[in-house]
Amino acid sequence: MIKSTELFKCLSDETRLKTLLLIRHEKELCVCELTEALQESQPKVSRHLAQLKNLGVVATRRQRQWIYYRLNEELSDWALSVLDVTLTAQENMIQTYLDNLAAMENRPSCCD
Amino acid sequence: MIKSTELFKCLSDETRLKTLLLIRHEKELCVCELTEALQESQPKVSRHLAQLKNLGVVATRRQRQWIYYRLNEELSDWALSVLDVTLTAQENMIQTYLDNLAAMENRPSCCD
DNA sequence: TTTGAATATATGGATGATCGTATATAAGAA
DNA sequence: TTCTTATATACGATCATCCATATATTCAAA
Repeated sequence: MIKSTELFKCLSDETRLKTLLLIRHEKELCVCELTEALQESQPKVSRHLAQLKNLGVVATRRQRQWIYYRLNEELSDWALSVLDVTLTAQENMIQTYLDNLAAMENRPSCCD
Repeated sequence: MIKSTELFKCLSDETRLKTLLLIRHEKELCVCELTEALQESQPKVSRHLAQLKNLGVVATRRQRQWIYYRLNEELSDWALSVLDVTLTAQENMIQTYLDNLAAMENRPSCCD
């Protein structure tokens, strides 16, 4: 079980916060989708995701050449509450990134 | 209005998290009460409080020689929700420190 | 007006976080 | 195989954070 200060440290970085809110909103996203949505470099996104995975905040599955990140099912109710409260209060904060996602060309889909 | 990542950074340090939960629980605490409750050095507690005050998370009032810290009344509902969700989920986390407080000798009171 | 208690701040060192860039790995297509 | 795409990691530089210690400030009591 993740320590509360550790979860807050995850949320204290813009890239990680946006990433988690987007994943919470979209259920599952792969690295290239996040890279496109956030308009950040691939290594930067990948490094933050590795950090979130190490702490048990997110989990992954491979689908062909893509690796999809989702919230870890074992996240505590408390952690989910913090995420949801934040998502609700700042839903407009991620709208830009959802728009980027919607406009993405060659977006992978699980039916490929 | 504090940025969400900034609030999370406040909460990502053990001393600051405990401090804020204690203040939320007790309404108002002075530096020597926090020093005693947390069993930390006075400069350490004071430095973290200064940081919280700079960001507008807490506010102060002077009462004789003591300086009382409370949550800033202008904190957003979102910030309060994050604090309350955390306090509820980890109420046992601060029990030790509340005990220290209760056992404190010469604890200042506002009726001094 | 000196003393003591409560609080704040300055300094410097140690550690940690973040990033850009380059490169490695792994899967799929040709 | 070889090439391309998706993802991960290593390296080194920079900047931020945290702490212990020492000292400054402020108030009140004597």
